[in-house]
Amino acid sequence: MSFNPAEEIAKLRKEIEHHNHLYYDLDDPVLSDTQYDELYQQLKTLEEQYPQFASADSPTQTIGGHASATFAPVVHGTPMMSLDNSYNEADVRAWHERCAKILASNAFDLVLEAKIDGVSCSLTYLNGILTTAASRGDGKTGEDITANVWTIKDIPHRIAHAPAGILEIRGEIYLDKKDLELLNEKQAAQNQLIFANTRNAAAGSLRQKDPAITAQRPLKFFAHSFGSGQITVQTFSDFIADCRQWGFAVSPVRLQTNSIEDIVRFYHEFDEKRHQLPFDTDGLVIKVNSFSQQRILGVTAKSPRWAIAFKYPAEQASTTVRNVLFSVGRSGVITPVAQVEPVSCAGVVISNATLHNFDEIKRLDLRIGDRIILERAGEVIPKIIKVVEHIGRQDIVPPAACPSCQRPVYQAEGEVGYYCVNPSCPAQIKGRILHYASRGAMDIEGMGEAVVDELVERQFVSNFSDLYNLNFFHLLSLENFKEKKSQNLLDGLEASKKRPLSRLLFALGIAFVGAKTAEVLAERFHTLDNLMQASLQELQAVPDVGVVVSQSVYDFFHDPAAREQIELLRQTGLNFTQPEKQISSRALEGKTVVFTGEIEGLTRTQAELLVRQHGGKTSGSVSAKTSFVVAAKAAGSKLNKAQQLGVPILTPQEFMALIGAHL
DNA sequence: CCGCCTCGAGTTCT
DNA sequence: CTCGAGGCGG
Repeated sequence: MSFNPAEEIAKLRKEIEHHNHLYYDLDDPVLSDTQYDELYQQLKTLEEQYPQFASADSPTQTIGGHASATFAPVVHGTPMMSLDNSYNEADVRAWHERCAKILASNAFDLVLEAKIDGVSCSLTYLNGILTTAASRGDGKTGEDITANVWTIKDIPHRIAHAPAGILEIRGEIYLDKKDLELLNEKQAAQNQLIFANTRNAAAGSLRQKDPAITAQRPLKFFAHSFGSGQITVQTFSDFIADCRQWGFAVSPVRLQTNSIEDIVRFYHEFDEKRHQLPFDTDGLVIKVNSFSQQRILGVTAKSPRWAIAFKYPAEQASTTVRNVLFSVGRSGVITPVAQVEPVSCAGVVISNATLHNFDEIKRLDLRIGDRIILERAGEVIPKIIKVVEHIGRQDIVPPAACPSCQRPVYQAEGEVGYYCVNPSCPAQIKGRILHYASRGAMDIEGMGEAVVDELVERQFVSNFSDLYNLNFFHLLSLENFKEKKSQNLLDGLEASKKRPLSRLLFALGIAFVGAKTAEVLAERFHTLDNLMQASLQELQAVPDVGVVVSQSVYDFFHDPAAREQIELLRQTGLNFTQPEKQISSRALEGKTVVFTGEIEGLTRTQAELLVRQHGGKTSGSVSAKTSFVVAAKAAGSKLNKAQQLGVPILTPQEFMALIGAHL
């Protein structure tokens, strides 16, 4: 099919207009800000590429949607413009360079403020008395929301020492994060609409026909600019000082500098801190401080050239649940996974989100088709936070049959989980083989998910020992495999035969035996044969091994099928012994170390090995017993926990110095 | 028996 | 990374 730019542009315009309507008129946006911006950018790019299809009534040429009929229209004396958005350093640096070029200077003052996620509002004071409050609307005409704004405690009705005549203060009306939670609890109790975010809640609160309802919502206000009227000062920072005098709150986040480097640094530092603020911020606003310089830079049809929004990629996104599938893990556990309408969140496109179990579905009260909010904040794995709109009709029920082998599914007594109990279920075989080959286990290079899938489907492999019977010709018949790749995989398999016993024990996938327990067992029993002959009592004597774990290990090694596997593996020449632990020093004797973040030039596994070689222990979580935390770049929540508990925090360099090594 | 400390298991995307 | 649950000390 050929690409028709005119059609594509028309389609995008229609779509954007529809979303403008939802956003401005109905306070019920379906798209996240980022998604909307993406559509908008697509249209803008196309219109620039094909200027013959440009049009004065395109949404890129007008500012927003239409004013609603519920509130009286107010024409803004000076248009309320929106800001250009940037999501990366490069765009902000380009903006700064453009300003520098026009101003013929590299050192002009910039002021930086938090970009608060709320609703813009313009307040007109006549001789110090609040006479009109207007929403932005389409930028030229807004709505008269004076009666509602009158109820906001943050906004003075009267300003002492105000300049005579007109003073038009503009700012953001918003709701604190904790107030949104309280409000949503109340809304839920009354079976009312749940607000997806603080901005929607603020907008919804301002659109109430009855000001008494608005009065119950703890709305707040930050002043950030002005419209028409008498402003005597010459810089933005002086204007902000005046706002304070007049009794307005202003952004508590503030930086004045003539260096774009300071701005960029602040942007990255602030990303960590902004979540602790009581209100939602989706970025920063940077303005040229001097009004005379602002005038030189001027404005475009849509936004001032002397200001830019420096936004963070959204960490939450709103989308709909298309379907729910069931995945079968290596142990047979059946996990519901939501397929969602692809949505961009924290820099990646999310199309799947785990639901963990059926309790989670009940807790969320989720149905297929529902509009939901998902999050990827700080973490990697997408999580559905809540349902914002119950559009869905179709209930999500546990499957009667395993999606992989079609055998009936069982629910364990008193447990949440559902299981497929067929040991030859293809999904389980794939899971077991993939785990066996994984990095923490036998670490077989060249053996990824796609290869395992094909090996199992073509029935080349159904258990661990089959892997070692693969020959060159099996591998050559695999998709995308030629001599090179086949030989690499054979080499990978050969190398895996030499892994220590601890790795093999982990790879076997014994229930309750993870990497840690496998290592403890391997060090205590030295050989696989010793372990296989161990009694329940001997197993329980091992630290961290209790009734449940010992029984699981004992049962595994007394299962005839498992014993047969082990004999076959022995015949292929696999190593069944654990080498003596290499102790380089006792520098970390009795210490428990936790790593967080990415250490440059050292993998997590290598770092943990170093700790053990120096007589210490590692753990995955911080507690009062932790001796110290090694925090590198991009440290996560473990760092916060360490600070709370007063656990010492070391840099990677300090850690290396402690063991007499260097990076 | 309770609560803390850990570990095991599942899972996403580039 | 987070949740759920086993191990174990108090």
